[in-house]
Amino acid sequence: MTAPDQDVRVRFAPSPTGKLHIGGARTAIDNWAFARANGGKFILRIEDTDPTRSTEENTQIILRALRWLGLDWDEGPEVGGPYGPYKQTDRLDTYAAALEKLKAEGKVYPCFCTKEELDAKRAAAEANGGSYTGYDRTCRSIDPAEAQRRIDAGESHVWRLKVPEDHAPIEFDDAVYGHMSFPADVMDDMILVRSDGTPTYNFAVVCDDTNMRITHVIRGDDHLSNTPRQILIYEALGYPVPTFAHLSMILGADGKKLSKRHGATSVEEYRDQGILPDALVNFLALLGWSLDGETTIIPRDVLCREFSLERITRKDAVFDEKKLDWMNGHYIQAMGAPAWVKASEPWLIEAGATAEDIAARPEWYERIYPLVSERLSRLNEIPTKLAYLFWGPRVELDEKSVKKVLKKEGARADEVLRAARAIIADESIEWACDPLQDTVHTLCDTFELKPKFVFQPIRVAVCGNMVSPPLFESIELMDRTDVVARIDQTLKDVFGD
RNA sequence: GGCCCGUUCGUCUAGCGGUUCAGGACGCCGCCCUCUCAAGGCGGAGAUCACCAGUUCGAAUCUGGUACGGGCUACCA
Repeated sequence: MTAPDQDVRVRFAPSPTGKLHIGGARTAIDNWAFARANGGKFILRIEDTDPTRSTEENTQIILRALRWLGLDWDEGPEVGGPYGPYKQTDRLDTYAAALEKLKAEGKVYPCFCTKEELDAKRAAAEANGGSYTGYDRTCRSIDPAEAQRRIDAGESHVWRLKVPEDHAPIEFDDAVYGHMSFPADVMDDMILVRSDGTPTYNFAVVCDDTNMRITHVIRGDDHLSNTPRQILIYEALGYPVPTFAHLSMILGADGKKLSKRHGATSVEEYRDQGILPDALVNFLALLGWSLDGETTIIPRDVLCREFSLERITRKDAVFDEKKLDWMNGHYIQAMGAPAWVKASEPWLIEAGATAEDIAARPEWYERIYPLVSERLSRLNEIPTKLAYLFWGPRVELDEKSVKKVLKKEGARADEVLRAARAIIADESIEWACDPLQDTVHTLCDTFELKPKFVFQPIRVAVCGNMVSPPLFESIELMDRTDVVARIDQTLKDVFGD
């Protein structure tokens, strides 16, 4: 759906009123992928016209989240560009200029109704059982000279769009929803400029998208109903209307709007849980879009090549954390040891490592990777899964494991442990997985026990738990004296040796 | 209330009038592998395509209506 006559220019325009929400991230990904797939430009614009909710701190949080996701913008904050500035509060002169143009052409009029009056009218209409049908255009008929006099007298006022009488239905072709038609008579004379002189969302968006030469407006479908209003503004301004593509919402597991009670809702939270950016991008891209209906693992380069507006769904999508887990696990398995160590550092430190040690011997940490790569769905599972590697000579025995394995009736765990201790302490055996494991395996014959009964007690004595990553692959990574000490401690604590 | 949108396995989706009593993925169940847990392999259950009328030789696919869900209707975005 590339515009043949012009280069694609799309934008992601978040309001810095909070963290980057999962829904916003999806919108950003779709815009970014669409730009990349069409050799276009991806622009970032900060919509901070609501001074009560926008903060610079939130802007920084959003930029950071976008960078973390790997969504690079061609124009916007910190990178600049030919159509800046890219923050609405820095573009107030452009809205003022647009307003002057509309004033000169008589397409707007000042309205002196106060917010309180309007709220009262609305409440009254609803109380009467009737319905509020929009602004009643009280001020539209005020004589221009009279209006000017009141303005000069300092009376508070807003500027409203004078929607043409008998305007034909407003129609447009949405790239996702198809042909849309909205009756014009239900559009009221919307406010373009507030009494404090700042532009409203609909007005600022139209001005910016035009001035920034945006060709495709890809945004959440909560704006679908705002589109005809915006088209009215484009018409009044005499600006060309871009192509619109509306994206469905992302819902929580209960089918309701994604909110805090569903758990994590921001990109930042998923990052803190150890979700990989590649996995989150892949997962979110697949919410409401599909490559071919079969493929689920879609690397960024493929996304950037194949993304298309045609294959976007209109149905709201439920965010399925289980599938995200699976997908993240897939990406962990695919990322490789060096990348894993780098990405896992915070959690490795939580497990007992130190930043200095990781920097000093990254090879050792890379050897951990094959032990856990297929056992992790989120990186924040590292502390509980790998802490045993950092215990040194001590072992923290899990009570339940002690009961079910070491104290199991007739398991002869004490005998096995003593024999295993001897093998592991035997300096003549090379300190490596295979020789150690093979030798210990001979215990199965000596005691006439199934492998399970010789390996599980050792696992508990060394790793503290009956569930752990591969045993001897782990032991190999530890010091012989530490492993022997742990077994001795277990023998002493559990069997009184 | 008005305007607009949506509805295919639990979930994400494929499907765009016939080769589909509906395909893939996650999840679930079972088997195999196996020193635990995973991963992997194999197999299975799971959708009368919201409902009701039409159009058609033929509909998940087209039309109308109903139900349910959602959005907009702010000097929020």
